[in-house]
Amino acid sequence: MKEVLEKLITQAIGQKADFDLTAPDKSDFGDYATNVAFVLSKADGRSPLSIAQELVEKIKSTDNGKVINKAEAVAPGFINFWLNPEILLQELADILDQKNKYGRFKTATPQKIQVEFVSANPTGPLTMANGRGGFLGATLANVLEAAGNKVVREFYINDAGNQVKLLGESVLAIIESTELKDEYYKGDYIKKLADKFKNKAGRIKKTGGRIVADYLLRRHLKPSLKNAGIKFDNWFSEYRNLHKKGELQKVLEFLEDKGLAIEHDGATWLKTSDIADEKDRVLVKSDGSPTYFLADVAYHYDKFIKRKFDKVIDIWGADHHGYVARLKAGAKTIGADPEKLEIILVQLVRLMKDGQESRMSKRAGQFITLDELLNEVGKDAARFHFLMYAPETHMDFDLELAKEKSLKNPVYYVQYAYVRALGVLSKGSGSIANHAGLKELSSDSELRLIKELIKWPDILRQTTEDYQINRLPRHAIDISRAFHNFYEHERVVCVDPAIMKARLALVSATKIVLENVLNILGVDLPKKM
RNA sequence: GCCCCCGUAGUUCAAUGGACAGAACGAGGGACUUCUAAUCCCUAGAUCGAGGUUCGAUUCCUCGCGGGGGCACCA
Repeated sequence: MKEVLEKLITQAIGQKADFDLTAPDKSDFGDYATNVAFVLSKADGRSPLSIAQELVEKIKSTDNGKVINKAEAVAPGFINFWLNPEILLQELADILDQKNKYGRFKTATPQKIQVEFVSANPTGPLTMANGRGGFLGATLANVLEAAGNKVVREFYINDAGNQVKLLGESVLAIIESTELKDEYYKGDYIKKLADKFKNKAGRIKKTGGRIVADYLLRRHLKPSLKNAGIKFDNWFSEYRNLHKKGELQKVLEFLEDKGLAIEHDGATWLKTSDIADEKDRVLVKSDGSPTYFLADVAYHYDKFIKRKFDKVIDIWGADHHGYVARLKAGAKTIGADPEKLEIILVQLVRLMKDGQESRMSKRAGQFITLDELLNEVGKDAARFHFLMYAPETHMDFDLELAKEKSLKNPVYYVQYAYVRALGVLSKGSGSIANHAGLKELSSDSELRLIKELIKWPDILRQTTEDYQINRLPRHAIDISRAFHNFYEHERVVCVDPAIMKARLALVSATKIVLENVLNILGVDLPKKM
């Protein structure tokens, strides 16, 4: 729809121009509006309004009433378009034809994209904040896939570093009743682990705590993620895929050959200062052990050079922002294009209790787990709630309040719209109008609903470009609102068979689009409520 | 000290530089003998401050104020 209008406008101005075409909130401003006259007036100095008036005439004559019902130049220079109802009905028929493919498309340049997310240290249960990044990553992957890209969803398992060692020591200290150091992990789950591993102290020591981390991953992290509806295509182990295979050493040698890794003060440093506005960073410490940074560079060598991803999206907590420039510089040293590495920072969730902030800390054993969140408010409500916020929002979250309000979560508004649609369809004998029969749809609430439904392809397309996932749940709410409004105003199952068939077609289209949106969000739609 | 993010109705959040700043919850009022009232309709209510750029600023720039996070041979 948008593309057709864009083409008409471009034809009228006879040149390429960077203008906007949007669907305004106010129906007074038409179904679509453009600022093209403002853009052109910058170049030739004429008043936007007169340019707009001229363009309207041109557009009207080329279109000749095919797509546009009415076009108007309005002060100070906007052009508003009202679509020909026939076009709306064609688009509606399109939904009914394409069904679950409606909105999906094949991008002109399909890419091999990796989305790496959650990647929490396997040193404790997943927290609510891990959930936020998880929901975002899972949904973003779905969006990119809907645009015809090949997507790999990956979890990076930090099972080789200091944190895992600390985990092992924390458990050992309880088993062997030795001193509990400040930096140790605490909390009930550590005690439970100590009980579980009480006869395996030797194994913990031998594996540097990895055996405990593996257990946590298998028995806690993976099931939690599954319950949250967060799926992964690949679990990448730092220990097995990098350390054990000697990949760290290989990347180090590669960098040394290029003269980018140098030794001084007993350590090996990566010369990022030559390549980016970054100071040199340590790859191998003076005690001979590799830094986490070296593992990360090797990991991205694997992503870009060995697996040849066209694009890599890493989703991190905002507390890692200082690491962004460093990793991009690191990526450059191994010959990867930093432009192809996209890092999305998700702000931390502020945990509130009785209006007061209550600090979360995994090490102190004080946090809300993803499991608690799922148990208390449910997968769909939790998922929908978190996805409604932009990643850069510092969201406040109060579990008690969330429990109390969970019944008012907008997800139920959307699900209820869906259930109502199913109810009507089951009473409507199944026969829906063909394209010609859709002409019966002409009331305000009917047209409003159609206009909302046909925005879906544009919204999905835009989201594949700017990753603003929070737009999706909001669109689901908009559709639901338009549907509830329609439902309250127009009787579907009624005496006039032509009207009934047309309205059943509209309800059917609503069902289809809601399914398509919520599938991408990973939120289930119930059959009844 | 330096770096990143945020500041919008009472509250939690929206708004690719566009027109009269939208929702939800909360507040007030109305609507069920008909497809599920977990709904619909109506009302009140907001851009932290000061400059700047622009035809136009919640959005971009500068400064200030307030909040969150980060500045290791930790991860």
